[in-house]
Amino acid sequence: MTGPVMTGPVMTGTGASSSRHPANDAWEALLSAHAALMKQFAAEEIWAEVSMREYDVLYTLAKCREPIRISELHRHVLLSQPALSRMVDRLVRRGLIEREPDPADGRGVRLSLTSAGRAIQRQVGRQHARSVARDMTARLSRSELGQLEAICLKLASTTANDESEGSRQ
Amino acid sequence: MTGPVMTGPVMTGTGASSSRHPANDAWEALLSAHAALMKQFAAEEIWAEVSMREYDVLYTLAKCREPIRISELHRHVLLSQPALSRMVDRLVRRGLIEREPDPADGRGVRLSLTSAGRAIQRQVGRQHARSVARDMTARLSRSELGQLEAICLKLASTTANDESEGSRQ
DNA sequence: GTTAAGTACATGCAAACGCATATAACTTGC
DNA sequence: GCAAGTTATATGCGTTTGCATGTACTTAAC
Repeated sequence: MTGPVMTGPVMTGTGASSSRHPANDAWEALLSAHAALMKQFAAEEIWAEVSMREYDVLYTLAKCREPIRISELHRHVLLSQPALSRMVDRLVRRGLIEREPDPADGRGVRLSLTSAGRAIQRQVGRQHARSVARDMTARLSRSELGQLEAICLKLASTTANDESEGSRQ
Repeated sequence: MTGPVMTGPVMTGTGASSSRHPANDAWEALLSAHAALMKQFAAEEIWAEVSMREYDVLYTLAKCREPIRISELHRHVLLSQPALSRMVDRLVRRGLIEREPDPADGRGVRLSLTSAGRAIQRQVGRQHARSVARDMTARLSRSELGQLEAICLKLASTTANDESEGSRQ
């Protein structure tokens, strides 16, 4: 396996046995679940060709019908822009994705999977999806899975709005 | 790897609504929520003294009433053992944690926060906890927070120690 | 007690990361 | 059209990561 794994979790709270606010408990539980599952998936023997982070990029590209910008990709991946730029570089050199100038914007790049990249994404994705389904259904009922998805989608949406600004409190 | 998401305008605007199994949709949503919130928290200006990953270590230590082993710490943190070993090394050099030999096991080390480390953990933790509470409650109701915590705790529990491994062949 | 196997942590090294900054192209105000 | 500001991506550089492996200690087998 190459370099699976791990984007840092961060715990919350002040260190007391239990946080005061239910939001902090929920976040901490989410981090624990994320870390636990990530470790389990990383232990699978399917990451020889691409690391989990690279797979994430391939997967995101696979979901797009048309080429996308690096900046768009960046919105979905937990990496700094320079790190993503270089990962794209490596994947291009390995022949898994294609980078072409954007005709509409000279600064931009348009990324898409090559057929080799798509093949690897599919192959790894099929196996990985099986692991995910196995591990998740082993712990959660169907309705819990539905609840989890709905709640997490709520959490994921609307993220980029609140930036600096004083919403002090 | 992060979850590919479906939030952008360019992304999967239509078809490809879902994976085959609800477990995969739930996992993808969890990854999206994790990435979105992590980015938002990382953008806070409270990480000057310690990075989020370092804070995670300090927080884990703060939760323990007695010194713990690196291997124990490793169970809670999404880092490789060598990376964690070195992070501990840095935190010791910075005077935030203490490393003493384990009297019961000559191979092991016992880690604990120094008072400086505890002070920083508390200070950062207080601010971070506020951000977490603000961002989570902005999107979820109290009952949703409770559901999320319960479901994630289920995911984190057995998932962590389950070592199915297998399926090599 | 001696050897073999296992566990806990550390270290060498190349790869990958983040931050700051550079470069190039688009946009705006005049 | 041109300077000034903004956006999209790339690059320099020091730091951190993971993998492979080393070292030290413990446990099991004989």
